[in-house]
Amino acid sequence: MSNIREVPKLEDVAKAAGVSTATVSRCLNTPDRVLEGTKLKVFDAIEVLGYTPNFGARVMAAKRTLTIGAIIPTMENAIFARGLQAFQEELHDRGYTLLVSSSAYRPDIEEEQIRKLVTRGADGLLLIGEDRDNSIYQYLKRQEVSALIAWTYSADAPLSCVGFDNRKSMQLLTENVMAFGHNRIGVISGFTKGNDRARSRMQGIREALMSNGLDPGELAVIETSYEIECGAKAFDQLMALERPPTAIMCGNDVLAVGALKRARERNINVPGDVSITGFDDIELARIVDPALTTVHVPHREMGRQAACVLVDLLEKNGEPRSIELQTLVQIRGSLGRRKI
Amino acid sequence: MSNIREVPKLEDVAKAAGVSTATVSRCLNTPDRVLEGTKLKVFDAIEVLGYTPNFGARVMAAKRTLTIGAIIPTMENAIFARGLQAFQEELHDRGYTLLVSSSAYRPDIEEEQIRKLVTRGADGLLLIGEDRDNSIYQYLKRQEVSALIAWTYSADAPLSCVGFDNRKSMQLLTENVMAFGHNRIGVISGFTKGNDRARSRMQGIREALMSNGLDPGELAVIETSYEIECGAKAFDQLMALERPPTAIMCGNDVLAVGALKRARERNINVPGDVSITGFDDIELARIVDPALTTVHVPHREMGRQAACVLVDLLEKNGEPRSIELQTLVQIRGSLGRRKI
DNA sequence: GCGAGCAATGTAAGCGCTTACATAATAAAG
DNA sequence: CTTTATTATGTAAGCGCTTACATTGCTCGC
Repeated sequence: MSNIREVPKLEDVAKAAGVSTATVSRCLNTPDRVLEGTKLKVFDAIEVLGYTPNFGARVMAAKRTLTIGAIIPTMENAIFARGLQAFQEELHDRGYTLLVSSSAYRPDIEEEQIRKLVTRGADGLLLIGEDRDNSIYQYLKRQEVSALIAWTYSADAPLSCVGFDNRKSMQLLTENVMAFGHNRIGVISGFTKGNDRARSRMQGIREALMSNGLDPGELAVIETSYEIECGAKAFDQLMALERPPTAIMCGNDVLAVGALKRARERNINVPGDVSITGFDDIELARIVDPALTTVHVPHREMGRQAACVLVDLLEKNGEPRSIELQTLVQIRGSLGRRKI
Repeated sequence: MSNIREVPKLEDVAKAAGVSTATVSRCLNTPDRVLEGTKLKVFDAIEVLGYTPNFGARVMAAKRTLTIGAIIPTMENAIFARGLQAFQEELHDRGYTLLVSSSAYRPDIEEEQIRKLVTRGADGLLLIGEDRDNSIYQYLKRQEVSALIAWTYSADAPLSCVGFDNRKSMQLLTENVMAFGHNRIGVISGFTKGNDRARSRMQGIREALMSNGLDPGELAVIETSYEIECGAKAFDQLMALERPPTAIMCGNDVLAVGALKRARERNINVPGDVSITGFDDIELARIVDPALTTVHVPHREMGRQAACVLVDLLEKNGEPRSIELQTLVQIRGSLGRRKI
């Protein structure tokens, strides 16, 4: 067929090596079922012809793409970057390629992206958090696409999880904040709608307050989007209250850095006048001055494990398997003893 | 064929709508060649059956995947994040999906990733910088994969570029530094081997020195990898010199932030005792105290334009088209007048 | 009113691989 | 030495689309 100078196909390799197309295919996919001598001939021919398997044909015949999709809220800040990088590295080691989309924290965009990646033939999907319409989970099941939830660990999530307990982590951090004498706490949270991580963290704070006999109803809470400038603005709002908080707990490090920045601009001393805490422990947390008290999340480990679990899931067709990773409260300079 | 409850295929849609498979395919791919009434019937059938085209089959028949690959040095720091995000958004708007890999700044890994993404059927590729083995460019040409270089603009690059002039930008920044009275300058550069951006920036510094009658041979230069800790370490080395520099210019903001951090730890005043500059103007640059003097790079614009050019390239089979974006020197607190 | 020209649709031939099944060759068992 | 199990390889049937080409039914100009 392809007698002239064309991209060589499997058939050409077979002809050159003097074997059948099936044998060439087996050399590529199940090499242990082929005799050593035959393999040698075949790989020689492949080398000589410069053959590369045609992706589309392979996908169509084998019904899998060796591709994994990830949909993350954003690539712009560092929150997901490190985990995603580790995820990609591990996938690569296992022969998979990573398809990436971002949803800008919007459920509608996320859904669109999920459908798109599935249509594009992703064998599996990495999703952030568990909070999404049930119809999406049904869709994934119907399409027989394995999916995994990261950044959240929840025993009764609709899919396997590789993540951590956002509520417990924040609760622990709050206990620490209170141990420094703070009982008038302000909170700068990410939007909780459609974001179980933000919601769990809020709940962690409330539970810590309650178990110390404080009324969570008195908590000053501002919800905003995860941007530095928004953190700064929210800081202003909290400090403008009649009785401003002595400690401000933020939904993540990005918000906390925004608050810290504004405090510096306004010459409000941290932690002298007000303490500030974050969540995630991204690199930024240790660069700002004072360094951020925050919750350390093992991002790389999470990304790596997520890749392992997801690949196992779809290769071994294994049952759901979840992994809960441990976080660690990191006390640094931005948290200080309450004055008076 | 698929009489039972199966994933519906194009043939099923055709049957349900009472048309041929070709017509259904045309409704999907070239809708203007189909009568309005026919289209209605077909889309109805698609809706009812919940049909989604099979990716593999489509790729095989149409010989394109509507997928673009990007290989960036790293996802971990913010340098490429914003541009990549914009790139992805624009691709999405144009119906393409993004495949992402990272090379850890290593040419061998980059080459492997390039081949992998091509094998995976990427229609086009986004590459960072132009500095790579010529055999790779030949490979891309042979495979007929369109590729684009970003983060670098060079008139004689082997491919279309969407980027900026690293040399000129750094030269301009250096002029500014010298205008503040500095003539003993230290440099913390990224590794220049295999990295034309790092090399061009160095060259920009040297040229600025020369055109001001200074000897670039006296420049204290340390090459290191783009990590905060490495910037800190290099700062120590430069300050340990017999005659330490009065200004330290860094290859990017990450290195600069590292240097700044170490200065603070050592109680060395910036810019009082030493000035520090960066490159890129990532968010970080405005968060640190003092804020970084740096070169502003229009990352989002670059990512967006790169997507436009690349898609045009492979859809219109257009000739190479390059875009040079302008940078802007941002003078901020980390650069001060030389003492004495 | 007829043939040219055009628009809408249908027919069917691939696209390049994987894999179930058939076959051949060899080893193990009786 | 035959029978059976086992292993290595070959044969060929799809996988579900796209698209070149064929066909049909119009509209129009003269």
